[in-house]
Amino acid sequence: MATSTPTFFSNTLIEWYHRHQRSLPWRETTDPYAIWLSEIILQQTRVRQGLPYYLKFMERFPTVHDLANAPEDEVLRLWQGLGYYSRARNLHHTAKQVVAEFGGQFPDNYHNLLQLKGVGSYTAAAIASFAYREPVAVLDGNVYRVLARVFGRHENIAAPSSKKVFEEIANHQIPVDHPDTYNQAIMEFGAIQCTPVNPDCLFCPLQQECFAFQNGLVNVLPVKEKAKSSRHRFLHYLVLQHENRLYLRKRPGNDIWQGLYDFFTVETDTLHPNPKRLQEEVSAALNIPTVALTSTGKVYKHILTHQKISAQFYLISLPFRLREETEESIGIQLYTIDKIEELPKPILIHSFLNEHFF
DNA sequence: AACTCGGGGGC
DNA sequence: GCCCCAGAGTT
Repeated sequence: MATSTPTFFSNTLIEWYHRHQRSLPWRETTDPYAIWLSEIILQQTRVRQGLPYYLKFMERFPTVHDLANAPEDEVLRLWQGLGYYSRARNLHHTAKQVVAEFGGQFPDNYHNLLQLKGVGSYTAAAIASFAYREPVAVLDGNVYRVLARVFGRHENIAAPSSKKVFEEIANHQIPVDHPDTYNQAIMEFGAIQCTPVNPDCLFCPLQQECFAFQNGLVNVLPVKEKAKSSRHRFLHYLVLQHENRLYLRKRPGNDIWQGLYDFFTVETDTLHPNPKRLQEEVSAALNIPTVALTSTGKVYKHILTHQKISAQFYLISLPFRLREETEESIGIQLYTIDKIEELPKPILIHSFLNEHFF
Protein backbone atom coordinates (compact mmCIF):
# COMPACT_ATOMS: atom_id res chain seq x y z
CA MET A 1 0.00 0.00 0.00
CA ALA A 2 1.29 3.45 0.88
CA THR A 3 5.02 3.97 1.08
CA SER A 4 6.41 5.72 4.13
CA THR A 5 8.99 7.63 2.14
CA PRO A 6 8.22 10.49 -0.19
CA THR A 7 9.12 10.01 -3.85
CA PHE A 8 10.48 12.54 -6.31
CA PHE A 9 7.03 12.57 -7.88
CA SER A 10 5.17 13.30 -4.63
CA ASN A 11 7.76 15.83 -3.47
CA THR A 12 7.58 17.71 -6.75
CA LEU A 13 3.78 17.79 -6.73
CA ILE A 14 3.60 18.99 -3.14
CA GLU A 15 6.20 21.66 -3.78
CA TRP A 16 4.30 22.78 -6.86
CA TYR A 17 1.07 22.77 -4.85
CA HIS A 18 2.43 25.09 -2.19
CA ARG A 19 3.22 27.63 -4.88
CA HIS A 20 0.12 27.30 -7.11
CA GLN A 21 -2.82 26.15 -5.02
CA ARG A 22 -6.07 28.02 -5.23
CA SER A 23 -7.62 29.25 -2.02
CA LEU A 24 -10.75 27.14 -1.54
CA PRO A 25 -13.02 27.09 1.52
CA TRP A 26 -13.14 23.30 1.95
CA ARG A 27 -9.36 23.26 2.24
CA GLU A 28 -9.53 25.43 5.34
CA THR A 29 -11.33 22.82 7.42
CA THR A 30 -11.06 19.27 8.72
CA ASP A 31 -14.79 19.06 9.46
CA PRO A 32 -15.82 15.80 7.78
CA TYR A 33 -19.29 17.21 7.10
CA ALA A 34 -17.94 20.18 5.17
CA ILE A 35 -15.46 18.00 3.34
CA TRP A 36 -18.08 15.39 2.50
CA LEU A 37 -20.44 18.10 1.22
CA SER A 38 -17.75 19.65 -0.96
CA GLU A 39 -16.76 16.28 -2.42
CA ILE A 40 -20.31 15.32 -3.35
CA ILE A 41 -20.82 18.71 -4.99
CA LEU A 42 -17.55 18.45 -6.90
CA GLN A 43 -18.24 15.01 -8.39
CA GLN A 44 -18.08 15.46 -12.18
CA THR A 45 -18.23 19.20 -11.59
CA ARG A 46 -15.65 21.93 -12.03
CA VAL A 47 -14.61 23.90 -8.98
CA ARG A 48 -15.85 27.12 -10.56
CA GLN A 49 -19.33 25.67 -11.02
CA GLY A 50 -19.52 23.95 -7.64
CA LEU A 51 -18.12 26.68 -5.41
CA PRO A 52 -21.25 28.87 -5.21
CA TYR A 53 -23.33 25.78 -4.42
CA TYR A 54 -20.96 24.81 -1.61
CA LEU A 55 -21.28 28.28 -0.10
CA LYS A 56 -25.07 28.22 -0.37
CA PHE A 57 -25.30 24.77 1.25
CA MET A 58 -22.94 25.62 4.08
CA GLU A 59 -24.86 28.79 4.80
CA ARG A 60 -28.26 27.12 4.76
CA PHE A 61 -27.09 23.83 6.34
CA PRO A 62 -24.09 24.55 8.60
CA THR A 63 -24.27 21.09 10.19
CA VAL A 64 -25.34 17.63 9.15
CA HIS A 65 -28.34 18.03 11.47
CA ASP A 66 -29.60 21.06 9.55
CA LEU A 67 -29.35 19.12 6.30
CA ALA A 68 -31.01 16.04 7.76
CA ASN A 69 -33.97 18.08 8.99
CA ALA A 70 -34.66 19.78 5.67
CA PRO A 71 -37.40 18.64 3.30
CA GLU A 72 -36.13 16.94 0.15
CA ASP A 73 -37.66 19.56 -2.13
CA GLU A 74 -35.59 22.25 -0.45
CA VAL A 75 -32.39 20.27 -0.86
CA LEU A 76 -33.15 19.65 -4.52
CA ARG A 77 -34.09 23.31 -5.03
CA LEU A 78 -30.75 24.43 -3.63
CA TRP A 79 -29.08 21.88 -5.88
CA GLN A 80 -31.02 23.10 -8.93
CA GLY A 81 -28.76 23.65 -11.93
CA LEU A 82 -25.91 21.49 -10.68
CA GLY A 83 -27.10 18.34 -12.40
CA TYR A 84 -26.80 14.65 -11.49
CA TYR A 85 -29.59 15.07 -8.99
CA SER A 86 -29.12 11.62 -7.47
CA ARG A 87 -26.16 13.25 -5.73
CA ALA A 88 -28.56 15.58 -3.91
CA ARG A 89 -30.99 12.79 -3.04
CA ASN A 90 -28.16 10.61 -1.74
CA LEU A 91 -26.68 13.57 0.11
CA HIS A 92 -29.96 14.06 1.93
CA HIS A 93 -30.34 10.35 2.60
CA THR A 94 -26.84 10.09 4.04
CA ALA A 95 -27.28 13.17 6.22
CA LYS A 96 -30.36 11.61 7.77
CA GLN A 97 -28.54 8.30 8.21
CA VAL A 98 -25.52 9.91 9.87
CA VAL A 99 -27.82 11.68 12.32
CA ALA A 100 -30.13 8.75 12.99
CA GLU A 101 -27.58 5.91 13.11
CA PHE A 102 -24.25 7.53 13.97
CA GLY A 103 -25.35 10.32 16.28
CA GLY A 104 -24.27 12.95 13.79
CA GLN A 105 -20.70 11.64 13.57
CA PHE A 106 -19.30 10.69 10.19
CA PRO A 107 -17.40 7.40 9.83
CA ASP A 108 -13.70 8.09 10.37
CA ASN A 109 -12.02 5.71 7.94
CA TYR A 110 -12.04 4.78 4.27
CA HIS A 111 -13.73 1.42 4.71
CA ASN A 112 -16.66 2.72 6.72
CA LEU A 113 -17.06 5.87 4.63
CA LEU A 114 -17.58 3.62 1.60
CA GLN A 115 -20.79 2.37 3.19
CA LEU A 116 -22.45 5.75 2.81
CA LYS A 117 -24.80 6.25 -0.11
CA GLY A 118 -23.26 8.52 -2.73
CA VAL A 119 -19.77 7.91 -1.36
CA GLY A 120 -17.71 5.78 -3.73
CA SER A 121 -14.00 5.01 -3.78
CA TYR A 122 -12.96 8.50 -4.82
CA THR A 123 -15.05 10.35 -2.23
CA ALA A 124 -14.22 7.91 0.57
CA ALA A 125 -10.51 8.40 -0.12
CA ALA A 126 -10.92 12.16 -0.27
CA ILE A 127 -12.75 12.40 3.05
CA ALA A 128 -10.49 9.86 4.75
CA SER A 129 -7.33 11.68 3.70
CA PHE A 130 -8.53 15.28 4.12
CA ALA A 131 -10.42 14.87 7.38
CA TYR A 132 -8.47 12.04 9.03
CA ARG A 133 -5.15 12.00 7.17
CA GLU A 134 -5.57 8.36 6.23
CA PRO A 135 -3.01 7.49 3.53
CA VAL A 136 -5.36 6.34 0.79
CA ALA A 137 -4.92 7.80 -2.68
CA VAL A 138 -7.73 9.53 -4.52
CA LEU A 139 -8.42 8.54 -8.10
CA ASP A 140 -10.39 11.04 -10.13
CA GLY A 141 -10.21 12.32 -13.70
CA ASN A 142 -7.28 14.57 -12.88
CA VAL A 143 -5.29 11.79 -11.23
CA TYR A 144 -5.87 9.37 -14.11
CA ARG A 145 -4.56 11.96 -16.54
CA VAL A 146 -1.46 12.92 -14.54
CA LEU A 147 -0.48 9.32 -13.82
CA ALA A 148 -1.10 8.15 -17.38
CA ARG A 149 1.14 10.89 -18.76
CA VAL A 150 3.94 10.89 -16.22
CA PHE A 151 4.22 7.09 -15.94
CA GLY A 152 3.31 6.35 -19.55
CA ARG A 153 0.30 4.14 -19.00
CA HIS A 154 -1.77 3.34 -22.08
CA GLU A 155 -4.65 1.57 -20.37
CA ASN A 156 -8.08 2.86 -21.34
CA ILE A 157 -9.03 4.97 -18.35
CA ALA A 158 -12.73 4.55 -19.16
CA ALA A 159 -12.46 0.80 -18.56
CA PRO A 160 -13.16 -0.29 -14.99
CA SER A 161 -10.42 -2.91 -15.28
CA SER A 162 -7.67 -0.30 -15.53
CA LYS A 163 -8.66 1.25 -12.23
CA LYS A 164 -6.49 -1.09 -10.17
CA VAL A 165 -3.44 -0.28 -12.30
CA PHE A 166 -3.71 3.43 -11.49
CA GLU A 167 -4.71 2.73 -7.90
CA GLU A 168 -1.50 0.82 -7.40
CA ILE A 169 0.64 3.61 -8.83
CA ALA A 170 -1.14 6.28 -6.81
CA ASN A 171 -0.97 4.34 -3.54
CA HIS A 172 2.71 3.70 -4.17
CA GLN A 173 3.36 7.43 -4.50
CA ILE A 174 1.28 8.75 -1.60
CA PRO A 175 3.47 9.73 1.38
CA VAL A 176 2.07 8.58 4.71
CA ASP A 177 3.20 11.77 6.37
CA HIS A 178 1.21 14.05 4.08
CA PRO A 179 -1.51 12.02 2.37
CA ASP A 180 -3.92 14.97 2.48
CA THR A 181 -1.52 17.42 0.85
CA TYR A 182 -0.48 14.87 -1.76
CA ASN A 183 -4.07 14.13 -2.76
CA GLN A 184 -4.91 17.83 -3.00
CA ALA A 185 -1.70 18.44 -4.92
CA ILE A 186 -2.13 15.84 -7.65
CA MET A 187 -5.73 16.90 -8.32
CA GLU A 188 -4.82 20.57 -8.37
CA PHE A 189 -1.89 19.79 -10.64
CA GLY A 190 -4.22 18.02 -13.07
CA ALA A 191 -6.74 20.85 -12.96
CA ILE A 192 -4.26 23.70 -13.49
CA GLN A 193 -1.00 22.44 -15.00
CA CYS A 194 -1.56 19.03 -16.58
CA THR A 195 -4.85 19.95 -18.26
CA PRO A 196 -6.67 17.74 -20.79
CA VAL A 197 -5.82 20.04 -23.71
CA ASN A 198 -2.89 22.42 -23.97
CA PRO A 199 -1.15 21.37 -20.76
CA ASP A 200 1.57 23.75 -19.62
CA CYS A 201 4.45 21.38 -20.31
CA LEU A 202 6.94 24.20 -20.93
CA PHE A 203 6.85 25.24 -17.29
CA CYS A 204 6.18 21.81 -15.82
CA PRO A 205 8.34 20.69 -12.89
CA LEU A 206 7.90 17.06 -13.98
CA GLN A 207 8.99 17.71 -17.55
CA GLN A 208 12.16 15.61 -17.28
CA GLU A 209 10.32 12.73 -15.62
CA CYS A 210 7.20 12.77 -17.74
CA PHE A 211 6.97 9.82 -20.10
CA ALA A 212 4.37 11.52 -22.27
CA PHE A 213 6.40 14.70 -22.68
CA GLN A 214 9.67 12.88 -23.34
CA ASN A 215 8.03 10.68 -25.95
CA GLY A 216 5.73 13.19 -27.61
CA LEU A 217 2.62 11.48 -26.30
CA VAL A 218 1.07 14.34 -24.35
CA ASN A 219 -1.80 14.50 -26.81
CA VAL A 220 -2.19 10.70 -26.80
CA LEU A 221 -2.28 10.04 -23.06
CA PRO A 222 -4.44 9.32 -21.29
CA VAL A 223 -6.13 6.86 -23.62
CA LYS A 224 -9.85 7.15 -23.20
CA GLU A 225 -12.43 5.26 -25.19
CA LYS A 226 -15.06 7.55 -26.63
CA ALA A 227 -18.50 7.36 -25.17
CA LYS A 228 -21.50 6.27 -27.13
CA SER A 229 -23.31 9.09 -28.87
CA SER A 230 -26.47 10.37 -27.33
CA ARG A 231 -30.07 9.96 -28.42
CA HIS A 232 -32.51 12.65 -29.51
CA ARG A 233 -35.68 13.19 -27.55
CA PHE A 234 -38.62 15.38 -28.47
CA LEU A 235 -40.66 16.62 -25.54
CA HIS A 236 -43.94 18.47 -25.73
CA TYR A 237 -44.75 20.27 -22.53
CA LEU A 238 -48.38 21.10 -21.84
CA VAL A 239 -48.45 24.22 -19.69
CA LEU A 240 -51.92 23.87 -18.25
CA GLN A 241 -53.04 27.06 -16.58
CA HIS A 242 -56.13 27.41 -14.42
CA GLU A 243 -56.79 30.92 -13.16
CA ASN A 244 -53.50 31.96 -11.55
CA ARG A 245 -52.03 28.50 -11.12
CA LEU A 246 -50.19 25.96 -13.27
CA TYR A 247 -50.24 22.19 -13.26
CA LEU A 248 -46.86 20.62 -12.50
CA ARG A 249 -45.74 17.10 -11.66
CA LYS A 250 -42.88 15.69 -9.65
CA ARG A 251 -40.87 13.52 -12.02
CA PRO A 252 -40.76 9.82 -11.16
CA GLY A 253 -37.72 7.55 -11.24
CA ASN A 254 -36.03 5.66 -14.08
CA ASP A 255 -35.51 8.75 -16.20
CA ILE A 256 -33.66 12.05 -16.06
CA TRP A 257 -34.49 14.69 -13.46
CA GLN A 258 -35.93 12.32 -10.87
CA GLY A 259 -37.64 14.27 -8.11
CA LEU A 260 -37.69 17.55 -10.03
CA TYR A 261 -40.86 19.25 -11.24
CA ASP A 262 -42.02 19.85 -14.80
CA PHE A 263 -45.23 19.87 -16.85
CA PHE A 264 -47.44 17.16 -18.26
CA THR A 265 -45.40 15.75 -21.12
CA VAL A 266 -46.02 14.05 -24.41
CA GLU A 267 -42.92 12.53 -25.95
CA THR A 268 -42.69 11.88 -29.67
CA ASP A 269 -40.04 10.46 -31.96
CA THR A 270 -39.99 13.47 -34.28
CA LEU A 271 -39.71 17.22 -33.81
CA HIS A 272 -42.97 17.85 -35.66
CA PRO A 273 -45.40 15.06 -34.94
CA ASN A 274 -48.87 14.88 -36.49
CA PRO A 275 -50.75 17.72 -34.74
CA LYS A 276 -54.02 15.81 -34.75
CA ARG A 277 -52.47 12.78 -33.06
CA LEU A 278 -50.85 15.02 -30.48
CA GLN A 279 -54.18 16.66 -29.71
CA GLU A 280 -55.93 13.32 -29.43
CA GLU A 281 -53.33 12.00 -27.05
CA VAL A 282 -53.63 15.10 -24.88
CA SER A 283 -57.40 15.13 -24.73
CA ALA A 284 -57.47 11.42 -23.93
CA ALA A 285 -54.86 11.66 -21.17
CA LEU A 286 -56.39 14.75 -19.60
CA ASN A 287 -59.95 13.57 -20.15
CA ILE A 288 -60.96 16.87 -21.74
CA PRO A 289 -62.41 17.92 -25.12
CA THR A 290 -59.90 18.38 -27.91
CA VAL A 291 -58.13 21.70 -27.62
CA ALA A 292 -56.04 23.50 -30.17
CA LEU A 293 -52.34 23.00 -29.48
CA THR A 294 -50.17 25.88 -30.55
CA SER A 295 -46.63 25.87 -29.32
CA THR A 296 -44.99 29.06 -28.13
CA GLY A 297 -42.95 28.84 -31.31
CA LYS A 298 -39.55 28.39 -29.81
CA VAL A 299 -37.81 25.02 -29.73
CA TYR A 300 -35.71 24.75 -26.58
CA LYS A 301 -32.53 22.76 -27.14
CA HIS A 302 -31.07 21.12 -24.09
CA ILE A 303 -27.92 19.00 -24.20
CA LEU A 304 -27.23 16.31 -21.64
CA THR A 305 -24.40 13.79 -21.64
CA HIS A 306 -26.50 11.03 -23.16
CA GLN A 307 -29.43 12.94 -24.57
CA LYS A 308 -30.20 15.82 -26.91
CA ILE A 309 -33.55 17.25 -26.00
CA SER A 310 -35.76 19.42 -28.19
CA ALA A 311 -38.62 20.76 -26.12
CA GLN A 312 -41.68 22.72 -27.13
CA PHE A 313 -44.19 24.33 -24.81
CA TYR A 314 -47.93 24.66 -25.36
CA LEU A 315 -49.84 27.21 -23.30
CA ILE A 316 -53.33 26.04 -22.49
CA SER A 317 -55.76 28.02 -20.40
CA LEU A 318 -58.28 25.79 -18.69
CA PRO A 319 -61.62 27.39 -17.76
CA PHE A 320 -62.12 24.50 -15.34
CA ARG A 321 -60.11 22.31 -13.06
CA LEU A 322 -59.28 18.76 -14.12
CA ARG A 323 -61.03 15.91 -12.39
CA GLU A 324 -59.24 14.88 -9.23
CA GLU A 325 -59.02 11.36 -10.57
CA THR A 326 -57.25 12.67 -13.67
CA GLU A 327 -54.86 14.80 -11.63
CA GLU A 328 -53.88 11.83 -9.54
CA SER A 329 -53.44 9.37 -12.37
CA ILE A 330 -51.14 11.77 -14.22
CA GLY A 331 -49.53 12.96 -11.04
CA ILE A 332 -50.06 16.66 -11.65
CA GLN A 333 -51.03 19.33 -9.17
CA LEU A 334 -51.87 23.04 -9.28
CA TYR A 335 -49.24 25.44 -7.94
CA THR A 336 -49.14 29.22 -7.72
CA ILE A 337 -46.30 30.99 -9.51
CA ASP A 338 -44.71 31.89 -6.18
CA LYS A 339 -44.79 28.25 -5.10
CA ILE A 340 -43.43 27.13 -8.47
CA GLU A 341 -40.45 29.42 -8.00
CA GLU A 342 -39.60 27.45 -4.88
CA LEU A 343 -39.89 24.02 -6.48
CA PRO A 344 -36.80 22.25 -7.82
CA LYS A 345 -36.93 22.22 -11.60
CA PRO A 346 -34.71 21.22 -14.52
CA ILE A 347 -32.87 24.21 -15.97
CA LEU A 348 -34.88 23.76 -19.15
CA ILE A 349 -38.13 24.29 -17.27
CA HIS A 350 -36.68 27.10 -15.23
CA SER A 351 -35.59 28.90 -18.40
CA PHE A 352 -39.03 28.58 -19.93
CA LEU A 353 -40.74 29.84 -16.78
CA ASN A 354 -38.31 32.73 -16.59
CA GLU A 355 -39.35 33.89 -20.04
CA HIS A 356 -43.07 33.50 -19.52
CA PHE A 357 -44.06 33.64 -15.85
CA PHE A 358 -41.36 34.74 -13.42
C1' DA B 1 -18.58 -4.43 -18.12
C1' DA B 2 -21.97 -1.40 -19.88
C1' DC B 3 -25.22 2.08 -19.04
C1' DT B 4 -27.21 6.13 -17.12
C1' DC B 5 -27.46 9.93 -14.28
C1' DG B 6 -26.77 17.38 -15.89
C1' DG B 7 -25.10 21.31 -16.86
C1' DG B 8 -21.41 24.38 -18.00
C1' DG B 9 -17.26 26.01 -20.20
C1' DG B 10 -12.91 25.72 -23.09
C1' DC B 11 -11.37 25.20 -27.58
C1' DG C 1 -19.07 20.10 -32.49
C1' DC C 2 -16.13 17.60 -29.00
C1' DC C 3 -14.05 17.16 -24.63
C1' DC C 4 -14.10 16.90 -19.72
C1' DC C 5 -15.18 18.09 -15.14
C1' DA C 6 -12.49 16.53 -7.29
C1' DG C 7 -17.87 9.74 -9.81
C1' DA C 8 -21.58 6.72 -8.21
C1' DG C 9 -25.42 3.51 -8.63
C1' DT C 10 -27.78 0.04 -11.21
C1' DT C 11 -28.20 -3.85 -14.14
